[in-house]
This record gives sequence, structure tokens and C-alpha cells, in this order.
Amino acid sequence: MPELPEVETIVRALQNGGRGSPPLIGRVLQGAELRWQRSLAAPQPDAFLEKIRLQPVKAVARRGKFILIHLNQATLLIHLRMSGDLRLEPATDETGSPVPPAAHDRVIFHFTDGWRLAFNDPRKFGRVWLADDPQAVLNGLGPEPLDESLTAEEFHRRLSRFQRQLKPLLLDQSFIAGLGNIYTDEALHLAGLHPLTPSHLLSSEDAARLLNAIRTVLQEGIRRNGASIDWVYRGGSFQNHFRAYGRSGQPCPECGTPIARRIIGQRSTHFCPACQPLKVAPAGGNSSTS
DNA sequence: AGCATTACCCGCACGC
DNA sequence: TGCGTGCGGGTAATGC
Repeated sequence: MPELPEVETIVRALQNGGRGSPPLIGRVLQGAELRWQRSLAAPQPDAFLEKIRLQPVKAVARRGKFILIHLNQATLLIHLRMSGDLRLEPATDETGSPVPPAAHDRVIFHFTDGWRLAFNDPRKFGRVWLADDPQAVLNGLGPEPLDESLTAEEFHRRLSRFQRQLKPLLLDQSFIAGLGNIYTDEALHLAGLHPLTPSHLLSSEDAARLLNAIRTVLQEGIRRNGASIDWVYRGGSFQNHFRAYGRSGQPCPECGTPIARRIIGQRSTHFCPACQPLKVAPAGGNSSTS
């Protein structure tokens, strides 16, 4: 269920407590149960289990949509993909009897204090890595959208570098890290840009407006603890404030025109045909004759 | 050749 | 029951 704001919400809960759970920091790993082998991307199960044993959690962080759990010697990386979630909870109830795993718990980390971190993932798309150097897994990710060091000028240069449709480009994690289907549609609507606009046609003003829109929707998503949609409820409330996503046929909040929906880049895409007109390539230009 | 787009795949649950 | 859909992303094929 994660895009950047949902992952950030989970990370903050593991850092400071929240979402009904205490902090993760400081607990010491005892071991792990691999209930679905393919949820572990690397290394092999035996090496994985041996290396996490008695490792303390020193810090929790996020990069793009990845959750980073820094241990003493290595880093656990978790990607929730479409349906993953994490639960930190006691492994036993008040009477001391073990609490059975939930349906779809794929990996369960056990701590020496009797607590456990369950990686729950109905669709089995999520993955867990253990890496000496997290950069080896994260390599290829584009810039963090909320990082101030990404300037409007640099963003414009990056957009100009490709001739790609905005929607698939913003979904490409090597272009910018953390956006998914919801926040991309929301940002394009807020910026007034058609999802099919070729990226190199954006003016520097367009680019600045788009970067601001991306930051605005991500920050609002974080402020509302993410969005909770489909059957997986996580406590966020951003779904009650969507401008375009999931609102096909309903009035655009800006102009009242019905929101359109079409498939772009294999993903359902929602936009206002009036507020987000398609920018066209300048007429004239190349002649094909020799 | 090289980039951009499209097709397909991967489990599962839910609504119609 | 059957079918369409989905907060993601990798690989392969096709197109320009």
C-alpha cells in the first residue's frame, strides 16, 4: 500500500512510536521466520538468519519507497510493493501464550524482548533484503522529492533530458523516488499538467509548478498519515481529500468538469480534461524532405 | 543504435 | 461464478 507518504508514516511510527505501536529502535533481533521464501530477496536464508542474530536496531529510515532498518553490522531493507505492511507487536498475549501469526504474514522478525515485527503482504510482491551496504540495493533511485537540494532548475533539466510522457516518467523511480499512482495523479492535477505531456515540452515555470505540486501533495499525504484505500485500512485519511485519483466521473474540485480516467503506461490515470490540457509540440519544425 | 512505449507477469482479495 | 481492478516494478517485445 505504499507510496512515499505511507512509507514515511510507517517509518515514523517505528522511529518514535505511533499507529498504535511503540518504537522499534533499540530492540535486539533474535531471529526470523521465513513463512514465504520468495519474500526474501537476498541473501540466502541461512546466511540471512545467521547475520541478523543478536543484531540491535540502531535506526530506521526511508529512501524512496524503501524502509531501511539499520542494524549494527548491516541494514535490513523492506519494500512493501502493492500490499505490504509492518506490525510491531508482542509475540505472546497476557497469559503468556504465543499469538498466532496473522493471515499473509510472510516474514516475522523476533526480538529478544518478546516483541516481533511482522511483514504482512497478501499479494506477495514485497521484498526484504539484508545488505552490508544499503546503497547496493538502492542504487539507481532518483532524487528524493522532498529533499531541498533538488532545485526547480535541476528538476527542469531532468525533465528536458527525456521525451517521455509525464505520468510514466514520474512513476519511474530512477527519475524521482517515491511517487506512485495516487500522488502522481494528484500532483499532475494540482500542477495543471496533462499526464501525456512530453516531458521536454515543460517550460521552467511548468517544471517549478510541478515540483511544488509534488511536494505539496506528498506533504499533505504525510500530514494525514497516508491514504487508506481498498480493503487494506492503515489509519491514514488522505483518501478523503483526493483531487483526481479514484474520482472519475465526479466533478473536478477546480472547475466542475467530470474527472476522466484512462490507462496510461498500464496504470489507471485520473485527470481533469479542462484543467489539464495537453500541451502540443510547436508547429513547423522539421521537414522530412531532403 | 538507442530510446520510448507496450505487453505480460507476479498472488490475492474485493466489488459488481 | 466470472471478470475487472489494484498505493509496484521487473523483463521482454515492439515501435520509432
